Amino acid sequence: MSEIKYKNQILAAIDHLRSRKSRPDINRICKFMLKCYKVGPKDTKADLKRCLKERSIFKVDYKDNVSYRNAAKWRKKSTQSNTMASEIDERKIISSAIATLIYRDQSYLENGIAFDDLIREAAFLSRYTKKQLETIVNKELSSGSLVKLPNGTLALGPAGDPDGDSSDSFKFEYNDSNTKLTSSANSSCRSSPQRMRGRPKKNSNVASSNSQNNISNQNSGVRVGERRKMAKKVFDPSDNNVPSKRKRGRPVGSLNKSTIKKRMMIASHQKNEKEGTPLSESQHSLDGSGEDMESEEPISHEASGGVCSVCHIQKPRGSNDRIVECRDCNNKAHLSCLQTGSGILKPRPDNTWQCPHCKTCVVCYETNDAGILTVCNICSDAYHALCHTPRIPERLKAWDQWECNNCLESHPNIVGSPAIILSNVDYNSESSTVDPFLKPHELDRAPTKLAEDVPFNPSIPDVSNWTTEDVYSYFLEHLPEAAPILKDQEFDGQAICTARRADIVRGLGLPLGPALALYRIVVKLQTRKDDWTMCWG
DNA sequence: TGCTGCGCACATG
DNA sequence: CATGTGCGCAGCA
Repeated sequence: MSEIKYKNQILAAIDHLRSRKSRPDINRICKFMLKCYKVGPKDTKADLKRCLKERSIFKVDYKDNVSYRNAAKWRKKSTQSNTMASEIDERKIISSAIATLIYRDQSYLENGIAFDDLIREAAFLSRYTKKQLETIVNKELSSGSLVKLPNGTLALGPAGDPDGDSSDSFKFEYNDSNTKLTSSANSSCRSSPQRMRGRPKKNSNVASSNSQNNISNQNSGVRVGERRKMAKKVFDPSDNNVPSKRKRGRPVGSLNKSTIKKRMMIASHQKNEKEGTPLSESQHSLDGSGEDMESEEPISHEASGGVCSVCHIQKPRGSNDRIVECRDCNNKAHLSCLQTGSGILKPRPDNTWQCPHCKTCVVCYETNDAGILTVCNICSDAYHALCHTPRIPERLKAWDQWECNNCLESHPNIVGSPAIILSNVDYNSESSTVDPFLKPHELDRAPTKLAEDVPFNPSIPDVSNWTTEDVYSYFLEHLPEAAPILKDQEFDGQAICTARRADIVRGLGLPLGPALALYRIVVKLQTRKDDWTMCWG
């Protein structure tokens, strides 16, 4: 359209400089144009002038210096119109924000989208302020284009989806096979692998700012793609290490994404061949408290390669001293240290390992922030006491000896007690009689292994043919707070029968307590046995 | 040596 | 107070 030959390039230059937080002044723009497009300063300046005239670029004076702005992206403070076009624009922004979020993290499909996440994403995609976006979202809510789910999150409403996507896609989904959170290498502790980006446009992490849980890892400097917020520092005169003047810029020792990525790759390659070779400086020690480096000076950064997070030393190489790396972060430890350590340290049977900070309950996917995790001696799966079926006794003493129900089930002779001791299982042996790879979350389904001797209770209704209304009235009576939620999620009898623990505990957005209470009732209805109270205490 | 990424101080509305 | 901007620094190629 435009006759301005280098308009796009100049715009790209401005965008580029802005993204680097560099002032897009004439010198930098010219430099960029020359380097990237081989366009001389003369041509650049000439075209820039034309762009200014055309108002596709604005010239601004900021902090006593001249800057240039990409008009398309620059929000002038007084833009507020109520035209049809802007409404369509608003709606598009919201729907593309939703689409982006879901694309990034499919669990939004299941759980809805948190208001804040939506606002944040929409802010990235548009030139609206958060305040404006909040108004827009509220408008969409009242118009029905957006609906509020029972758990407080948002989804596209049944009315109008401008992009033509069925609103069904935003409904609660029972089938979580696609949304199951699996932590793989490179994923952070609590975020799904899909949750790749969070910072706008590149690699940020929108992760619903689960701050407490992130904190422990933020200090590691490992988490790619998330801007680390520095703790506010209070000047303490007694602290000799505090520089008199706070320095700007990247903190010493922090690395950029590419470097981290590279190092992680190198580390993972080395992992299999070598032991104890210098590894990433970004590794952090097990205590994860952020003060990990404070303990011993030189070990900390550069020299920390291959340092075991458990024993803090770099043992001589040997087959038993193989270093394993946490599959979710960069923590490392000697295999031998892990195998002799406490339950939560234990590696998985396949010698993969999650450090205590990344270890998640296989049922609710929460870390030990959400409660003490107990680790199965056989399969190394971790459970919260209440998440495991039956509930893990609180005073279980021999934590290392505890075996999850799933592993117990694979021993037909030893059914029932959760504290069966099988401490001498050969973790490295594939021929173990126990199938260590059998995991509860792979069998994530309605519990069918209730104590067989518990009598069938005919007073518990058969819900299999219930309508959503029936379910609603039943829960209205038995757990009123859950009734509207189940109704909204269109839980009928079949849904109750097939609901899995994760659906209830995780999928409805209820706090853990009510969720478990609800699950207890659901189980009762599923089994028509009411002995479950014992299991839940 | 120049480029990149980004924390954070500061400007602006 | 929220948001935008870009200085100045460390790290990287």
